[in-house]
Amino acid sequence: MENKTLPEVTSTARGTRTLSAVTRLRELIVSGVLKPGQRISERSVLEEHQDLSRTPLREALKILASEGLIDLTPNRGAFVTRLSMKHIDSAMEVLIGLESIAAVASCARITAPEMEEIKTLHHQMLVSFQQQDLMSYFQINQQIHQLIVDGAHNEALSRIYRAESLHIRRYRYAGNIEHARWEQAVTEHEQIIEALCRRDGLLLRELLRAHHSKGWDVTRELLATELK
Amino acid sequence: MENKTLPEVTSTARGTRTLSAVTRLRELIVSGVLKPGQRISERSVLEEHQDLSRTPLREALKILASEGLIDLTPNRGAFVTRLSMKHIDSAMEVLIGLESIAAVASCARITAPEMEEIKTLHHQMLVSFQQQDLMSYFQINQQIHQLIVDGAHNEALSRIYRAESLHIRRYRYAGNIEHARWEQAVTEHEQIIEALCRRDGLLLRELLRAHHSKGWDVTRELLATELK
DNA sequence: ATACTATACATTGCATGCAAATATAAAATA
DNA sequence: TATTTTATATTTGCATGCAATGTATAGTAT
Repeated sequence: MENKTLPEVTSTARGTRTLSAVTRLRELIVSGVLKPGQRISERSVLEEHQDLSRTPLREALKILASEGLIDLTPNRGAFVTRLSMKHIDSAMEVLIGLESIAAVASCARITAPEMEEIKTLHHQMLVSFQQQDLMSYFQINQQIHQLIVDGAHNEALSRIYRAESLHIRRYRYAGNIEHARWEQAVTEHEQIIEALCRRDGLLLRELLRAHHSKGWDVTRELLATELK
Repeated sequence: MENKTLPEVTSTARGTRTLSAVTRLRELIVSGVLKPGQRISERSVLEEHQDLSRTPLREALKILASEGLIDLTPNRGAFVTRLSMKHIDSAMEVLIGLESIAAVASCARITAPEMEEIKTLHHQMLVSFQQQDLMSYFQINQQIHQLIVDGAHNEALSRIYRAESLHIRRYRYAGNIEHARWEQAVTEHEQIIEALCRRDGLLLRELLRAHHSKGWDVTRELLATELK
């Protein structure tokens, strides 16, 4: 018998309490509400979220730890992972490498509808740029890169890229990027979309690589002063 | 005060029960004792491992699920992840891509001692080949590739490569590889080591790519009949 | 005053019991 | 006999209490 339950309308996530706790906490960490290095005691979380008890919370913390978003030391508790500049540089190297893999594969395998979705987002991103809405620009930008990777139709690649992006997202948002670089980045994106449409994988790979290298150089400087 | 506890002598792993359960179960899955698709009920595990109760076991299962080694469906339990050929192909594409990234980086950054360790393992692998000890050859082979990746000194890269290798390890061991291909693979490894010693990153990248492509073609065929 | 010790407090690890959900078996009906 | 329905048993999700570990505080000795 097909006793299909309606999708729940709970505030944050369906399914078990463990899963919804994971979703909520992940959001808090990735968005930066919980700062790198900050302690996450079980008690403090339980006070915030009434409909949660220790067992599912502890299961959630284990999951977040194996995702790399928190450090979990036995008998000492959970702390939001604090990444050194070396870690972030490493992650960026990996991210660029993954996009290099994706570039060639995506040009070979992406479908027309998927490409259309990217183009649509690209136009939305241009609007965000014109309105100088950096936060919105940043979010759409992230989505576009994820979709380019997804176009490779490689489940493992998409999963790893997503996870690794989440790790360093809170470090990549450069709140006060100067207009000049921003404008250049938009231009580069035009070329990126065009290479994708032409399915020129090798060109796309080089464009993405250059795009990220330049962008990261700038963001890196801004971040270096913060981390010091 | 430095109240340093002695390393425990428990059978499998130190630390919390959760962690030791993760280690034990991971070993069982990766080694193939627990077969893809097989159910892992809490009760069956608790019967095998007396010094374990439900809470740490359930936490361990959550961790293994987020590592991708088991599927965990709410209210239905845990099953060893069963990968389709498409999944395995995808994972191999990623693994080859990660080694491509690592090849260039490793040639630039690997230290002399690290290189020595690889050479030593290489010689051990030759012995295994001469003795026609395929299992030992396979294990050393895996270690060498991991160490080449580790030579890039990129924590994220090493972590991802390790995890992804574990996912598909049980599918990659081709029990009845023919001698001809095996001999060729050994020759290719000679060249790989040599390119690494010369720190010729681009050459190493191509050698690794070719090595894996050929090897996977063979293993893939053997596997295809099994999975059908 | 500093360093060390002992004690009280807080936090995490684990075991267990109960409730909810699912799977299995038995009974009833077509 | 095949199929649906009902009842039973099993299994998972969650809450909670106790034990073990770690942290902070107060006190003592040097």
